[in-house]
Amino acid sequence: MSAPAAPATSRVDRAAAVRAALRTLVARHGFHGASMSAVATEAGVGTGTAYVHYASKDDLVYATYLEVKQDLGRAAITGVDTAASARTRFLQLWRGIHRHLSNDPDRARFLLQVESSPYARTAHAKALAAEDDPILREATTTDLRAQLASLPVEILYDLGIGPAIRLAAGSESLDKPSLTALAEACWRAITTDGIATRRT
Amino acid sequence: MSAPAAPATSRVDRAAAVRAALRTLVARHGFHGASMSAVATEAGVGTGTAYVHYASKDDLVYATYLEVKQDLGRAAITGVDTAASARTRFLQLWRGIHRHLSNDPDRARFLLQVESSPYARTAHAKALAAEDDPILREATTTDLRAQLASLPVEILYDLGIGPAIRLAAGSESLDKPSLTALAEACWRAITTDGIATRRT
DNA sequence: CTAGGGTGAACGAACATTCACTCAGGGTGG
DNA sequence: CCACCCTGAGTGAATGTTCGTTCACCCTAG
Repeated sequence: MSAPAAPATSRVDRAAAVRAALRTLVARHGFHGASMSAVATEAGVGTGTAYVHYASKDDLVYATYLEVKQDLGRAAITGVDTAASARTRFLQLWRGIHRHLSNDPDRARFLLQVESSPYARTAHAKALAAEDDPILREATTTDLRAQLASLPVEILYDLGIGPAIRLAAGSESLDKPSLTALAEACWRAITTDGIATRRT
Repeated sequence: MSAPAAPATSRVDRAAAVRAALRTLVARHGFHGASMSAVATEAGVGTGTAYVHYASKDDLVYATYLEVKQDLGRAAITGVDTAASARTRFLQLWRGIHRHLSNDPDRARFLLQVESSPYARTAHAKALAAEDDPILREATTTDLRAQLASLPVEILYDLGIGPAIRLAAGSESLDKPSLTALAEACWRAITTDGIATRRT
């Protein structure tokens, strides 16, 4: 049901090549354009090879989703200064996510594609069961938690880092000041502290 | 290439029934689960009927997308007090969008499904060409414009009303105070005025 | 030699699309 | 008023294609 860790012994990791091919094809042409034979061709392996490592196409999709999410979580916490303030840590996290996905926008596109598909429910459940998301951990176990608006965590996720993912998935990129402005807009959205009294 | 307006003379509008069936099936089971025969069955018409009104499945998808977007735009501006402040008008617009989509979450789910699929590019282009979006007009031609952060309009759209759409598409709903809090979080995200000095 | 990853032709199911056909409704000549 | 035909929306079985999946066979590392 799940992907084995990279075997490391074999000269080429065909299972990883298949996952990468699925990622690329789904990102570029959707699930519609990611048939198993197309995936095999893209990966440079035979049609049957994917079935040596995964029981079904669904299984491959879930394994690929988990891999992308885990890579993202790992990349996100890199460069976050644990001693910094909650706001600074959030902005570092945000930029880490955006940097990682911008380097390979297909990852972001794949994530969005899976998350708004019938795979979403199961994929999300498997992700929660399999890994302990560093991004979620940051939001729930540090002093950042106290500054967040009292909204469901999925919504805070969508407001806070969703824009980073969707920006990386898009075709156009932002200049550096705009990127900072966007990250700060996300921070404004998820926090309520320090808002000045405002008149309508 | 495009949907004719409702004929009004015929007793049942089969083209509209086909569009509604596509909406429902794509929302609930994705494009994967929305085969033309399944759509025809759901609509209660013959397999060939869809092809009397639409040249292809793609054509049907685009026509349905346009209909959903137009209905949303129309519903959104209803109940917006043009004399009110920019902030109040935004919140009214936001709640109008959320109310309309919450009444039929399949519309929201269909929108998200199309917008993160290979149909997205063409669908978006057709929407821009066909209609003059009241939501976009509100953001670009009123005093709201001056208060918006200087970010690309697609990003402001994503930050400002994207959460309303994604919330309506989700399975769980928010209580009224949380809904207000979320709408205000969106306002905070897209505007920069009145931010208090903040300490890290 | 053996075990097991790798292979691609083959298979049945499901797909989008077509087409020969039906038939209700409306215009027209008588 | 009737009898007629004409039109085009509606239909669903049939079509060719593509899909996910299988399997009998081939390597090659150990």
